[in-house]
Amino acid sequence: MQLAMIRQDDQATVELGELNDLLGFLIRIAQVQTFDQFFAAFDMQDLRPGEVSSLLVIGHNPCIRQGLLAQALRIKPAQMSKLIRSLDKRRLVERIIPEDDRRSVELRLTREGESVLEHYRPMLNALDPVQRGNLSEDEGRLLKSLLRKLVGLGPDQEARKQD
Amino acid sequence: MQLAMIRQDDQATVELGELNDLLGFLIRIAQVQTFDQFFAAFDMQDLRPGEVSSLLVIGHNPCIRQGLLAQALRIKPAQMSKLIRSLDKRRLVERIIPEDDRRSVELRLTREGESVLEHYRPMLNALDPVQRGNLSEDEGRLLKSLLRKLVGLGPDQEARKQD
DNA sequence: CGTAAATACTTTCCTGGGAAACAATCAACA
DNA sequence: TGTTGATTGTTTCCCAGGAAAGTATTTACG
Repeated sequence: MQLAMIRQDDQATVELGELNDLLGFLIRIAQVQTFDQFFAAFDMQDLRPGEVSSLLVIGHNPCIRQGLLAQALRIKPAQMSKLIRSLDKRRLVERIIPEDDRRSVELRLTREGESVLEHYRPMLNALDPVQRGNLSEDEGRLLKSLLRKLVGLGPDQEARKQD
Repeated sequence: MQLAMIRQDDQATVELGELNDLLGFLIRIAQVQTFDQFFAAFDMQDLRPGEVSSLLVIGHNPCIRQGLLAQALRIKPAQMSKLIRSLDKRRLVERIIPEDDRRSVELRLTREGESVLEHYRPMLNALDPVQRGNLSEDEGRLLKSLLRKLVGLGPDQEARKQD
């Protein structure tokens, strides 16, 4: 059944041409694969990738402003608004309107938000290509480092740990 | 104006925590960045990334079946159906129903499809991180190679050139 | 103070992409 | 040959995510 679907792959030597060397293409493929793995591993009917990242960052930055969170995660404000509303409805985050600027929204994890996060946090490791055996440890480190450099995040985060 | 929007970034040392080391996150960031660059560079009101890749692969594999193309590009059949219909409407590809299996659809570039492709092909290089100065030449090669390995594409395509 | 501009978020609307149901054709086999 | 099941693509419906307009609050300035 699965095999049958792939059977058309028999004679299927598709020549990808320059796509093979086009970073945008490779990243897209990696993206869909990562996405699939996320849903397969988490089997989350309730928590999506963007929500997990948001919880993580809120956990590391209590009282972070919603807009700043959106900016850090490259999620558009409109989208973040819905996302946070959803997390709020499920009592995973708390929306605080500070007195000194009542336009803004500060975010904190609720107790339950923290425990949900702690519950799922170990699973994140299972998504690592090194854990999955797709890359060696060195290759994994290198790949991440190159991606960080590509997108302009500090090459190694080790240098600025200050808490 | 642009600067004003980023101004909240002033004190904005957001601690990303383990996201910094989570491949899925890095890939997503890279993905949106690449996407933005694509639209900025091509300024295409008419040709989207998936369409460009499809044209490229059809060019390299004349008479490729639609389903196989979808599989190679990790595009869902339903989506590919619309995409090809759109390219067909614009006379960039030709849909051929072969006599020996009239369920399937074989794809070829039209004359115009070829010329459009030739017109845009050089632009693809401008998207390369090496061209953009984000990565050194070695880093670019390495990054692509690691991504290919990650997603299970032949590490180097050089080995199986046979045309 | 009072008005205008900027900021922070939200709402509405629209489009792209996915899942599931569908249609057409082909293969297998009695 | 006729019927069943598999394969190939398409259509319909739905949802996530983006753009643009809207709301509320704050700041600037006369």
